[in-house]
Amino acid sequence: MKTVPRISETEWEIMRVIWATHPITAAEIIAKLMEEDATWHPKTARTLLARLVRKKVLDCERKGRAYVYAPRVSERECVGMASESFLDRVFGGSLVPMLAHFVEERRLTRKDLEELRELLEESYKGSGPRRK
Amino acid sequence: MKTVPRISETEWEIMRVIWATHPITAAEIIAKLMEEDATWHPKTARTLLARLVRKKVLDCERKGRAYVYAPRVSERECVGMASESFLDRVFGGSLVPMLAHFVEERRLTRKDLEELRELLEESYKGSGPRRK
DNA sequence: TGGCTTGGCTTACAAATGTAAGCTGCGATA
DNA sequence: TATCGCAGCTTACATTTGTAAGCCAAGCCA
Repeated sequence: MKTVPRISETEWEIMRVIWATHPITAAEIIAKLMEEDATWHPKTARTLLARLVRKKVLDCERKGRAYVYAPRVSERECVGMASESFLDRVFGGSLVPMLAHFVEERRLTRKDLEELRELLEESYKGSGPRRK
Repeated sequence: MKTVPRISETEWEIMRVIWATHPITAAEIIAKLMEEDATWHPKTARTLLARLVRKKVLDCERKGRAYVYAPRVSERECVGMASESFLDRVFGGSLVPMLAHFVEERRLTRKDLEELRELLEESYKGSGPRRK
C-alpha cells in the first residue's frame, strides 16, 4: 500500500490545475492560477512545481525548451487521503456529524438537495446486508 | 471579524480533548491522549499546550501546583474554519461533490442513511425561495 | 545582432510544526 | 529529612511550508 506524499495547502492549488489538464506547461499552470488569484507569483509557483516533482507527485518531461508536467498520483487517491485525514482530525472520524455540519452550515439550493437525496437513494440500494 | 489562529494537525488532537472536557489539567489531557494513542510523549503534549496558550487558543490558570486549561475559541468556530478550508482546498469549494465523495466512499449503515435523509428533509423545509 | 524576456536551476530565509530534552523547585515518600 | 518524581519553564533542532530572489542561457523583437 503505497502512501501518497503529503500535499500542502498551496500545493493543492497547483495539483488541482494539473489534474484538470495535463500534460501542461509551467506557463499554462501559472496562467490558470493567476486567473483565479492574481497574487500568484510565477517564481513561487515554479518553486512549488519543483517540490512536487521532487516529492514524486508530479512527472516532468522536457518538451522543447520547456517542461510539461503530469500527475503521478491520482486525484482520487489524494482526495481520499485528505478527506480521511480531515474527517479524523476535525470530527474524530465520525462521518454523520461531519455531513450534518455541512448540510446545516451551508445554505444548499433545492437542486443540491435533490442531488443529495438521489445519492442517498443510490447508496441505500447499494447498502445490502453484506457491508463490512 | 476575528480570525481564529490556525490550529495544526497535532494541535487538533489536543483541542478535541479540551473541548470535550474543561477545565482540565495537563496530566488529564495527556492521560486522555495516551488512551487513544499510547505513543504520545508527555513532554511533547506540554509543548503543544504551551503553544496553544501562546496562540491564545487556550486559557490557562494556576490551580494549586498545576495549571488547568480551557478553550478560548469555540469548537464550532474552529470546525467551521477547518471545514471551509478543506472544502476549498480539496474540492474547490464545491459542496455537493464533496458530500458525494463521502457518501460513495464510505459504506454508510442504513441507520446513517436514515439520519441523513432526515437532515435533508429538515434542510429542505428551511430552504425557501429567498436563498441568497 | 544586441537587448529584453522567459524558462529553468540554485539559493535564501523566516515561520510553523513535530518532537523532545535539560534544569529547577515543590511536595510526597521512604 | 534526604530523595524521587512530577509540574512547569527554557531551549533545541530538523523538516516542511510559504514566498521568493539571483543567475544564466536560449529565443524573440526591433
